[in-house]
Amino acid sequence: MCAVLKYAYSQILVECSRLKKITIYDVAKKASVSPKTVSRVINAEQSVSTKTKTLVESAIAALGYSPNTSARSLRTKRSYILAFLYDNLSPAYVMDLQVGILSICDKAEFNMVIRPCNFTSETLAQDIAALIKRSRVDGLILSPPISDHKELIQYLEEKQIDYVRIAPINTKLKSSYVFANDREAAAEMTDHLISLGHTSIGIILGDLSHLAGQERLAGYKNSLKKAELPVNSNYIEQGDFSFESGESAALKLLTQKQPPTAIFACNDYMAAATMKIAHKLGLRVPEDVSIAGFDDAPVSKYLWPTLTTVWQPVQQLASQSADLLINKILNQETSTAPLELRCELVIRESTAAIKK
Amino acid sequence: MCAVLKYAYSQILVECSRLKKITIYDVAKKASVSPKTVSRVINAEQSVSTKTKTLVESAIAALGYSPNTSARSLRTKRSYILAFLYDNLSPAYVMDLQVGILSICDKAEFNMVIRPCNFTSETLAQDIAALIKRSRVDGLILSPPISDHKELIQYLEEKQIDYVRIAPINTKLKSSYVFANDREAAAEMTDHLISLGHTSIGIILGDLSHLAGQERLAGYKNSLKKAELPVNSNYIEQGDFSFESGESAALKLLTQKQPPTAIFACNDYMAAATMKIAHKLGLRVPEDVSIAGFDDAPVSKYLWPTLTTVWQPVQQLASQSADLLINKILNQETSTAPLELRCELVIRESTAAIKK
DNA sequence: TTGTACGCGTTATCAT
DNA sequence: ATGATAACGCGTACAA
Repeated sequence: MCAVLKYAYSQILVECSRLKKITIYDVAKKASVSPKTVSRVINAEQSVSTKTKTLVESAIAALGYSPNTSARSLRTKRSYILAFLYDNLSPAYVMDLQVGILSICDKAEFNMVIRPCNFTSETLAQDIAALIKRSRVDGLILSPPISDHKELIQYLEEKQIDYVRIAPINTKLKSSYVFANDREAAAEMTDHLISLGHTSIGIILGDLSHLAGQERLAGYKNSLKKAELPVNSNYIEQGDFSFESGESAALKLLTQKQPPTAIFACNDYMAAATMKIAHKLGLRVPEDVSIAGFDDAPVSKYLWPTLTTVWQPVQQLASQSADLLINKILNQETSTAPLELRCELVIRESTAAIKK
Repeated sequence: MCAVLKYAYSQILVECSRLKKITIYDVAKKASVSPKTVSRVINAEQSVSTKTKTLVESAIAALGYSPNTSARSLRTKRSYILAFLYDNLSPAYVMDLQVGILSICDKAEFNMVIRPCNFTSETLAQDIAALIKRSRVDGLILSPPISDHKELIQYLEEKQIDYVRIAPINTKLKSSYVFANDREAAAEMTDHLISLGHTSIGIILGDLSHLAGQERLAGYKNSLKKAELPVNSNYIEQGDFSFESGESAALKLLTQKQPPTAIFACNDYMAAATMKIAHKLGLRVPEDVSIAGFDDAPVSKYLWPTLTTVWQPVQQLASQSADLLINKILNQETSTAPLELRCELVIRESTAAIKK
């Protein structure tokens, strides 16, 4: 076959694959109804008799029809796209959130666009405004710390753009949100350490501009008070959820005259850092010092010893958010009650009874 | 204000925000040209005088116009969406790939949809076919091991759907692909260990159905041969890139009569597992045994000692893929030459000169 | 170089 | 319960 013919042939094939345009007219013809009726069936409108409904449905199945999103969007002024905004969370955490959102998007026939953000960027609100405009996003899911980005939220409120927040600090807005019971879980973890006989329990705090950072500290304090143990400020070190901040905090905690016998790091990265420092100082874990984390990140299983930590319902948080958001978009539902999901303790090797 | 009025008012606001419809007609009016001319400017067509072009451009800027994707898609039969398929890679790796693709999508005004897959699923090809149909994606980026999923690729070829592959094994297809120089990098890592005086160097293999798995083994062997060291089958253990497989492989290697003095694990998870086993066996790293990984995963910095590993140009692989794909889609460009990107050794604490 | 008329596939409006 | 017609905003074909 000569080159020219070959090219022409390939173009025909391209055209053929593109031309596979089954529209609602084809379905209507096959089912002997009007296009509008097909549309009614697709959109599950009420006023369709059961008979015609099944008729149309079988025609759709027979032709393998699926609606053209562009046409639908053009008409309805909806994109069927929601945006997921995140900043600086651990990769595994972000992936879990993505999976949770996707699971709902698939059911609802929405698409998700993801958007890594920089919370400290001056232009964040503008950047997102541009995203919304360009991609014509129907709604947004905000994860911490963006859940509390004032300028962005003000913009969304002004423009009446739907959004749902994951674990926000400011809960006075009318937009709905979901969160985990970090406070209780942190208290449970502290209870766990106390039950092992520890009375000197250090904590490495996370970033307090995250709700999780605040709540985990609150849970720690609650537990100590309940057990009538003092809250010793020497045992409280500020971190920011990063490994590096964990290193310096752990160093301060463990090089005191009377170091704590157990350390609760507010996430697994800081716990990993604590373990490293302990090893460097020649301390055995958990014989000399117990270490606990939070998040159940992959690294918690890769450390030696494996890390006692808290599992969070991350995928569930995300899927619930997506569910709320899509309901808002489609049904103009107003604010719904905040949704609280439960964490679970994961006891591994890094915590043990205190050495007598 | 009574409730009904309040509701009506809110609806008006909603309408107002929705009605913010600046179209090419508005731009055309402002610039005193025809809509078609505006379209020409937007699409950078040639036949527009510089004068009218700048005129239109300033009108666009003044009105803050951006084209309606749905209308454009409906007309051009393009979605301006590309899909990114991945399965079971490490979260940090996937996030890097996403960021790389996004960076190009932003420039080209494309959207990305992500799709976690299960390579072993019977219905993978069908699922992706459904995705393509529903979301009307213009093209796909396949990451390992999906890069070599025969059924899926056959489908894409048949339907003439554009795709680009990252690190595929089968390179005989005409579709373009990008890859990293894993083989050379693995050889360099082995060279590094040899230069430290090691002659008994174990390797924990990755999944050989990934190109990376094959290439890293090849590099290891090449390096040994170059140094005229024997390839000892006792020192080669099969793994599958998972932490667990690393544990059992490391155990086998390190409990031999004459264990290797250095172990090259084909990724960081397996290296982390090796470190754990070494610790458990009472071996010091790197004094008793050197350990090296591959990927420069976050965990490599969180271990103690920190892990010597290989950094891969993951974001670059992704952005190059996206670039190739978008060019294919927009310009009907045919296959381009394979693109090879370079890895880099990252020497940290887990490798050291052999103990005399 | 620039403009006019039409159609992409769907849903909304209004009618029956 | 169902159908006819118009319109969403853009790009193509064709004309000027």
